[in-house]
Order: sequence, then structure tokens, then C-alpha cells
Amino acid sequence: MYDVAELAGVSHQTVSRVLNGGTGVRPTTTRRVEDAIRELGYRPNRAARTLATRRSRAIGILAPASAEFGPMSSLHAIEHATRDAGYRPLITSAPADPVAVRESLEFLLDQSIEALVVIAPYTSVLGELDVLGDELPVVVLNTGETPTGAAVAVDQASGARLLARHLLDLGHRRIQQIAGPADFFDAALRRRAVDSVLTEAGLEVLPALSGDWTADSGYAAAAALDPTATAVVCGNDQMALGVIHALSDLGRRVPEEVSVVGFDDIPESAHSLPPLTTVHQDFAEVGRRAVALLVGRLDGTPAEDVDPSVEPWLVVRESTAPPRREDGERGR
Amino acid sequence: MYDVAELAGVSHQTVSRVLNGGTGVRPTTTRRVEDAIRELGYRPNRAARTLATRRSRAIGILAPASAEFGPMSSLHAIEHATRDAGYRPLITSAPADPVAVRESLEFLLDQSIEALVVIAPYTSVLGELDVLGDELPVVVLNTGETPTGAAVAVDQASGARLLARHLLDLGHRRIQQIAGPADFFDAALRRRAVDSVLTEAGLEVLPALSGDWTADSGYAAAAALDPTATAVVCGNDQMALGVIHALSDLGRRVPEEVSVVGFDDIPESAHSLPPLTTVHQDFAEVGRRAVALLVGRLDGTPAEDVDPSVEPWLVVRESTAPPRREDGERGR
DNA sequence: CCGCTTCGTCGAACCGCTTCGATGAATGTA
DNA sequence: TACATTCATCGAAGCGGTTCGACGAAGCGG
Repeated sequence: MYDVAELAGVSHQTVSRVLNGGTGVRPTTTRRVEDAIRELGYRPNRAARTLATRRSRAIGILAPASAEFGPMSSLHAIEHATRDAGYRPLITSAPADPVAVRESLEFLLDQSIEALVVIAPYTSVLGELDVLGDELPVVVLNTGETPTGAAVAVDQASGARLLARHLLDLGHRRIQQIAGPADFFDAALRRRAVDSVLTEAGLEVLPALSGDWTADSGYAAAAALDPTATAVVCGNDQMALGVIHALSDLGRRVPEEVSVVGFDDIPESAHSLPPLTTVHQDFAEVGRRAVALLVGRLDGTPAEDVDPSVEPWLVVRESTAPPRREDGERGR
Repeated sequence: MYDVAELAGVSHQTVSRVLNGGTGVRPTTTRRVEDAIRELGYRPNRAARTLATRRSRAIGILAPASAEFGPMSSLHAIEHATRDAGYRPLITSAPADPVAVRESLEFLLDQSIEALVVIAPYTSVLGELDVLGDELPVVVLNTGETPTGAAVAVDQASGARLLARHLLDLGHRRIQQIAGPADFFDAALRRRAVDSVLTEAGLEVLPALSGDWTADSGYAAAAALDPTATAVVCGNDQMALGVIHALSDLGRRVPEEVSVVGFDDIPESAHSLPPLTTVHQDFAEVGRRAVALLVGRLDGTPAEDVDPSVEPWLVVRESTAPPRREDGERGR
């Protein structure tokens, strides 16, 4: 920095001023400084700046250590929104394990982050979250109740209801669920929403099975499916894929004999056989709003016009059809 | 830090010593300092340390801005390996666009990273890579030739050959490819390896189609498939899924009429209909080795025993079968 | 033409930590 | 018991920026 100042014929403070908005510096001086910076290939030292300003401008991001489409989509959106807002995204991933989550949190705290975005919507995370007093603005994605901080989410219940009603409209009366892991908020939210729609319709709620979001677990869970169920609501698309595979192995045709629906609308869902009826959620939008909320708080511009709830929509494809011999009107 | 020192009844330098290995400090003093740290909830300031040591201990990671299974798996492995080695992973993602890549690189350089891992194996990245002189150790994942730095990769050619030979063994003689984007190294590598196997076998090489890794693009490309081809080799699993869907829409059965193979072995591939024959690659292992290489260089322990080539293996499932009426022997 | 305001620049202190040379205490040896 | 060593601890000087108060040089009105 001193080199730059010398080359430009000014003092280092002036260089600093140019670097930070350049107010109170004559345009010609600014030019000279900028030229000097370019010529020397000078790059300000982040650590020194952070030290002096006592502002890290870093936002921690806690992501799940999975390669799932949804979380990863949100992650990228968050990362870029953060950078666009002039902050540095610090990404950490942790499996759904309290100890690992704790470690990741510690890691982020060590970097003196100014805020935190949590994409890992499992109960074990929220438990660890109160470690960070109340000094740190936090926003959690796709969670139900938030003990601390704000939350932005796709309206899981709304999506689940869409799915349930679709099946009801088709004429299904025996609908079973294969939910996601119980310690994931969105899994629980979807499960309950479907149950309540069925209950309201006066239908018997078949005991829900569950998996761990993977196609493998869907395949496995399908073995325990109630043989009289004509439709199965899966916790996500991957599990639905596994279920369809299992059903096929069992010689039961989808959707002719049993309808299957997923949740998420991952890119592959449009190309499964049969293409999957599911609920589309805009993961990226959720991420963007989360950052907007946080940055608003950080920058003092409240940004209270951010709607924390993103509406999902139903995508009807070919894995659903009217049940075989219930309400008449067969097939398409 | 001074508070801690005071509480422990020592000077701040002793606290510093305790924090950094504690050599030359009496065990009892160490204890006292540690207790003080705990009591005060003291957390060393990263920026100050970086400034004083002129070592950021940060390793930059440039990842693609996609949610694909492969890169994301490598990413998580890299992240954790980096932390385990005592370095701070700084993750950045960028789409396959030179400008965006450049920006990400600048961002990382601003944080004064000490090394760089690149998971984005497209040509546009390598072009930008020489920006960072030769002072920065770099390792690139899944690339072909590396102009700069080291490379770790799953042996794409080997995997592609496995696939081609499998098809040949089954009796296929008209094999067409739907490759990945031409500017991705692994797409090119796979494509060429398959071509060379076919050429060596004295077969006609049908003109290759291509897609952009997505299932959608596979679906679209399938329309242009040579009607006489009995097997199609796809650039990755997603595209294979799209192709199978398209074939199904066209009324052509897989694998009875045409065999389809993918590449990657994403978790869903085991549950597509039919389950996909593909090549499994250990993405996480590639990431781990990349970090081992880098950390070795950084820490002065060469670690030259790291094999930069990871072997993939063939996973035969049900999307491949002998061709209809060529070499006799039908069915499974 | 002069005194005062405003603008652009400078000098210096400080952010929190590391590290080198120095000092005092503890240990070993004759 | 005196002296040479070794070990634990301390004092102070930076690391590369930011920022506040000070100050000289223009720009202004009367």
C-alpha cells in the first residue's frame, strides 16, 4: 500500500480513501492512485482490513453434507446473493450429526462471521444453534418453528396439500405415505399436511413408512407398503423413484395399479419412467430471500418486504392416474 | 487476549504460545491459561493471526455452480479433507463462463489463499487459470492435460473403455454416443476413449451427438439418434435417463431393442427403469487425493505417493442386453 | 484584498496477534 | 556454595490496513 502511495505521489491514507469509496479525494488524484494500483498489481490485504475495521463482512453458510439437488441449489443462490450484497460467503457443510454441526459452527465462529444462513433443516442443527447467543443474525431455510432468528421456506404444507388433493381428485381413497426422516422439519411438515387433508376428507390414514431421502430407502420401504393402497406419497423425488422401481420389481404397474408422487421436482423427475408427478419448489428463491433478509438486518435497511414463504406448485406428469376399479372412469 | 492473560496471571505472549502448540510453557501454566480461555469464552481473532503470520492457511476451492452429484461429492470431500489438514476451505462456485470464473478467482485471490483446488473441469477455466502466476499451488480435478499445476482424476478413458467393451461383448456393432459438452474435459476424454475402442474393433464410428449433462438434453438428443444403432453411450447418467425416456416415448424398448449406458453411477441410477448400466467413479476419493497433494506441497512433505489416477469400475445393471437379432443369444 | 470555510492530504494511533531478543528463575555440576 | 545452563516468561516491535484530528491550499463573499 505504501508502494502504491509512493508511486502515486500521495500518502497511504489517500490510497485507503480511494479504495473505500473515494470520497474527499480529487478525481485526478483518484486516477493516479488507481493507475498505480494497477501497475503494481496491488491487492488489499483482507485480514488487515478486517482487523482494522473489526468487520469481517463474512456470512457463514451451514449446508448439509449431501449432494442433493434442493439444498445445493439453495446453496449456490445464497453464495451468489451474498457476494452480490458485498459480503463474503463462508461455506461449511456438515452431516446430520450434532457433533459435526457443532464443529462446523465453531469453525464459522472462528472466522468471526457476522451472520449465519442455515440450510440444514434437521432438528439436531437447531439444537446446536443456540450456542451462538443472540448477537449473530441467523436465518434458517425450510424449517418449521424457529427458536432463534428468522426463517424462509417453501411452504411445505401447501405443497403437500396440493399433492394430497390431486390424488383425492383422481379418486384415490387409500393413500399411504413414505415420509422423509422424522428429524427433518420439511419431512415432518409434509407428512402432517397430507395426513390432515386425508383426515378432513374422512379417509383412513394408513400408517406412514419412512426413508432417509435416498432412492435406496424408497425401494426398501416399498416392501412394507399396504397392498390395498392405490397411491403413495413420497417424501421426495428420489424416494419416489425407488418406490417405482420396487413396484415394478413386484410386478405392479405405475400409474395403472398404483399412483406415486414425489416432492422437489428434481431435474431427473421429468424423465423417469413414468415421468413423476411432484411438487416444484424454487430452492434458489428461498436462498435469495434468506440473504436479502440477513443483509437487510446487517445493513440497517430492514427489508421487511421479504415474504418468508415461497409458494410451490404442483407438476402433474404420468405417475398418477385414477385408481383401478374404484370410482369408475378408468385411465386417460 | 490480554484479558485471558490477566486472568491467568501471565502475559499475552504466553497465551499466544499456549494457543500455538504450547512449547516452552509449563504444564501448570498451560492449564491455567486454558481455564481462563474457557471461562472468558475467548476466541482468537483469525484476521489478526493471519496478518501477523502472513499465512492465511486458506485453500480456495473453485466448484461448478451446478447441483450435480459428482462435483458436489468431490466438493464435500475436499472441504473436509482441507479442514482435517488444518487449513480453511474457501468455497466458490462459478458457472461455465470465463467472466464468472475470473470473478471467482479474483474473489479467492483477495482472500489471499495459499493454494487452489479446481473442480470445474471445463476449458474456459483452464484458460483463466494462468492469471495466478506460478506462486500458487494448484490442483485440478478430472481434467485432461494440465497446463499448470497437478491433476487428480478418475481415469475417464478407462471407464469409457469398460463401457465400450461391455457393449462389444454383448454383441453390439452399431454403437452411438451422446457425449457431454465439448468444452468439458471429461466429456471429451470419454468420447475419444469409446471411439478408439470401436475403431480398434474395426467398427464404424457413428457421428456423436452431444448434450449439456442434463436429462433434458439427453431427451432432446435422442431424437437425432441413428435408427440403426443398437446401443447408445451417454456422457453421464442424467443424459442416459433422458435418452431412455425419449426411447420409451418413441416406443423403443430398453434394453430389448436398444441398450443404453451412462457414466457416474449417481444414486438414482440403480432405481431407474430399467436400472442403468454405468461406470462408478469415486468422486470423494479424487477430492481427498487432490487435497493430499496440495497439503503435501504446502507443508513441505511432498507426499509423492499419491496416485493421481483413480480407477472407476463397471456397474452392469439392466439397461444393457445383447442386440435384438445380430449375434443370436437373446435375453438376459 | 483579506479572513473564513471547505476540500484534499497527511501524521499517528490502533486493531489483535506473533515473534525475537532479553531477563529472571530453576536446575545441574564441581 | 558458586557458576554455568536451560527453561519459562516478558517487553516491544511489527503485520497492513483504517480513521481521527490537524493542517495547508484553494474558493468565497464583502
